[in-house]
Amino acid sequence: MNKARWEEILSVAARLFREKGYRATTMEDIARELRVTKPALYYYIDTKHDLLYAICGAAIERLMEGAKKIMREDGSVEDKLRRLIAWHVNMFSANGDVIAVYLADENELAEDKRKFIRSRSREYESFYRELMERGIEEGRFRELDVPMAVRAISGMCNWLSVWFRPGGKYTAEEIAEIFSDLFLRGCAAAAGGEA
Amino acid sequence: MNKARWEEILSVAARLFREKGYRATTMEDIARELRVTKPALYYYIDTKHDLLYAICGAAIERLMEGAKKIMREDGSVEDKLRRLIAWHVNMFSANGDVIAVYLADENELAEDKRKFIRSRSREYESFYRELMERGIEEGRFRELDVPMAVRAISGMCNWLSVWFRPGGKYTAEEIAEIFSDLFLRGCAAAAGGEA
DNA sequence: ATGTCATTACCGACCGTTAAGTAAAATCCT
DNA sequence: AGGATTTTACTTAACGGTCGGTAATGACAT
Repeated sequence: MNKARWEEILSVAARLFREKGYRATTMEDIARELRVTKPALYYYIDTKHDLLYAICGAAIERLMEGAKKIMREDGSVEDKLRRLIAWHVNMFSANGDVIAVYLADENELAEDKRKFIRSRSREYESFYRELMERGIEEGRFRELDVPMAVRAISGMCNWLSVWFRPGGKYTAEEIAEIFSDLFLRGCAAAAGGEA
Repeated sequence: MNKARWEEILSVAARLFREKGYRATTMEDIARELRVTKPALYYYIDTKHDLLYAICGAAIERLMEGAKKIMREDGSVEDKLRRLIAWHVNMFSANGDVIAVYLADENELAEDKRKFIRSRSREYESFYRELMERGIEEGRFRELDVPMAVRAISGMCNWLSVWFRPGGKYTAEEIAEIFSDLFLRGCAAAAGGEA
């Protein structure tokens, strides 16, 4: 059990799954990239599906880990929301392949695995929900529809997997700030006068 | 060339592609759903890939058609933005399968077809960009980063393909209004006092 | 009798997976 | 220390199944 090798396989698989999709990527594609033959992969894994599950699992666990930490820290709801968004965006720049596969190919998982991953995803979204609810209670946020706001923010952030590439025009931090501002203040000019 | 039949095939294919993904859907799956045998499909189509292309093409064309019309109408940038978002959301409730496949499996298209579809997608996004730019010029929008705002709004709307199902808790119109409000005003309570 | 729409039967390619074997490194025994 | 044995990390070969697509053919409506 060579852990380094296992993680190498996982990261190559994640990259290829992302580029071509889970189904469209063959075991030989992965093997070729690792400069071994196809059956060599089966020394480390049991099935192709296990690879996908490991990737999706890694994605949501890493996502959760950071989010939990942020939720434990203190600060205003706005601050926490900003940090949560920043974390979300950062994950795409640090673990883009894994996250993209998790978002795009999670539905290729077997029933039970998919259910588990989805329940974790809901846990993750509950952090956003919690902050929104608290923000409204505290009178810092408008009385808006929380589930819809969560979907809006999730969409905004998850869509990063479609267009974001590290080393592009914007850093993750810049994107996070723009998104946070947009989500908190909207795009309309300040109602009562220029800022 | 029975056009009704062709469209029936397209809509069945779109539904299955959406449910299981393009690769995971077999021609026999589609045939079974249509209560014919697999070779019968080949009377109407040449390749499986053509089906995908037709679906992606239909998606972006329908999207474009409505958006173009809205851009030609008059009204404030806010109004037009609202209408554009409403149109976007409505497409998911009226053509969910087609749009979802277009968003999820467009990258399975052959190089040239994909390029074409992507150029059309950029055209579509340019409508959002145009409105944002005009809004800023007119002083109705804050001086924000336009490409990022477009990505934010695209993400918010396109993410509908992941969670939206017609007949759910919200109508397309309700969602559009919530999203528009969120995007224009943000979630923070009005800075200078309650609305 | 011609175009429409379907059938049965099949092919070739590919893909995930397994079987069996092997060179080299690590571990153990004395 | 050094030979024996086990483990690690692969290789080659091939199997079984699936899938996109085709050939050949037939029924049937106009």
